Amino acid sequence: MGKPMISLFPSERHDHSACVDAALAQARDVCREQGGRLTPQRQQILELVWQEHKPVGAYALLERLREAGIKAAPPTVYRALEFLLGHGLIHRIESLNAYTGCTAPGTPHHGQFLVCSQCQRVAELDEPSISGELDRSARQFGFEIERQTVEICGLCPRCRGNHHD
Amino acid sequence: MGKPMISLFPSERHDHSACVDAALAQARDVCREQGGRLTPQRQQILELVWQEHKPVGAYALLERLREAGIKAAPPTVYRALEFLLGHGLIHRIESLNAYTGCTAPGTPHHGQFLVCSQCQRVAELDEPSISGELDRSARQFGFEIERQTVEICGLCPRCRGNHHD
DNA sequence: GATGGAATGTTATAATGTAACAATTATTTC
DNA sequence: GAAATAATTGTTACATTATAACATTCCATC
Repeated sequence: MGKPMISLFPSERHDHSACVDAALAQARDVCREQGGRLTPQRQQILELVWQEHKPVGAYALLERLREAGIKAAPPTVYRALEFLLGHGLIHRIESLNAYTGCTAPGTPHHGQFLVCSQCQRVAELDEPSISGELDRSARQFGFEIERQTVEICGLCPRCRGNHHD
Repeated sequence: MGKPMISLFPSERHDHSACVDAALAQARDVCREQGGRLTPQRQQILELVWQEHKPVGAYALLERLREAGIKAAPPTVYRALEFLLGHGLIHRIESLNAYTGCTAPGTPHHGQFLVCSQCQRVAELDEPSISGELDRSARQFGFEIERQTVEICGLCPRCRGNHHD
C-alpha cells in the first residue's frame, strides 16, 4: 500500500565516489557556462563538502584542508564557500551554520532540505508544490519573495527504523 | 480585483504599546498555564524583543539592557532567550541569528516567517496549506518531521511600494 | 529560619564569520 | 613577449554569536 518510497537518503554503501565525481563534473560544466573559475582550491573545497551527505561547517572544512597538508586560514574557506554558493554549487543550511553540496547545480531551484536530527544527513528537495504554496501565501499578503529558506528537521527513513538510539 | 490584502505588517503609526502590552499579558497567561516563572528580567527581555516588529540579535538586546542601566553579560540574555523560546514566547530567525516575538504564544503552531530584506520587519504566518505541503512531501520520502524552519526573505508590501531605496 | 532547587552573576572561552591590506597568479593589452 | 590590469590567494587581526563552568543569590516550602 502507498506509493513507492523514493529514497533521497542514499544507502550506507552506495558508491559515494560516483556522487563526488558527478558533482565535480557538474561543477566544471556550470562554471564553464557561467564563466566562473573553478580553481584547484575551490574544487578541493567542493570535494571536501561532498565527502559525506552531511552538511559541513566552515571550520571543519578548514580542519580537513589542514589534514590534507594545506595550511589555510578562515578566509580561504569562506571565500571558496562564497564562490560555490554564488554559482549554486552548494547550499547553506541556516539552522546548522553548515554547507552541503547542491544536487542540482546549474538548474534554477529553491532548495528545500530534509535534515535528519539523528544521523545529520540531508536530502535536498525542490517540490513545486511547496514553493507554490509559499508563493501563493506570500502573494496573498502582498509580499514579494526573493529567497526561500525551508529546512525540515526530523528523522530520515533509516533512523526512523533504528529506534535503538 | 483580487482578494482583500490582509496586512501582517502593521502600519508605521499603529499603537505599538498595545502590541507590547498584549504580548506581555499573553506571556503571563502562558507562563501561568505552563508553570514557568516569568521573572522581571525575563519579562524585561521579552519587552525589549517586542520593541519593534523586527528581529533583534542577542547582543543588541544586551546593549539595550545596558542602556536601561542594567549591567549584564551574554549568558543573562541567552538564558532569558532560552526560556522564552522554550515557552513559545519568541521565535528564532535562523537566517538572521535574531529573535522575534511570537504573535500566537500558547497555541501550538509552526512559525513561517516573511522577512523584509529592506525594512527588516517580520510577519509570522501559520498557514496550514504550507505545513500541509511540507508534511505531505516529508511523508512521501519516509521522513518524520520534528521541526520546520520556513523563512521567506523578500519585500514587504510597503517596501514594494517605496521603490526609492 | 533552615534547606533545596531555580535563577542569576561572573569569568573565560568556543564557534562562526569578516575587514583590510599584501602578495601572487592569471588574463588582457600593447 | 613585456607591461598593465584584474582576479585570486595569503596573512593578520578582529567582529559577532554563543556556551561552559562555577559562584552567588533568590525564593518557595518545610
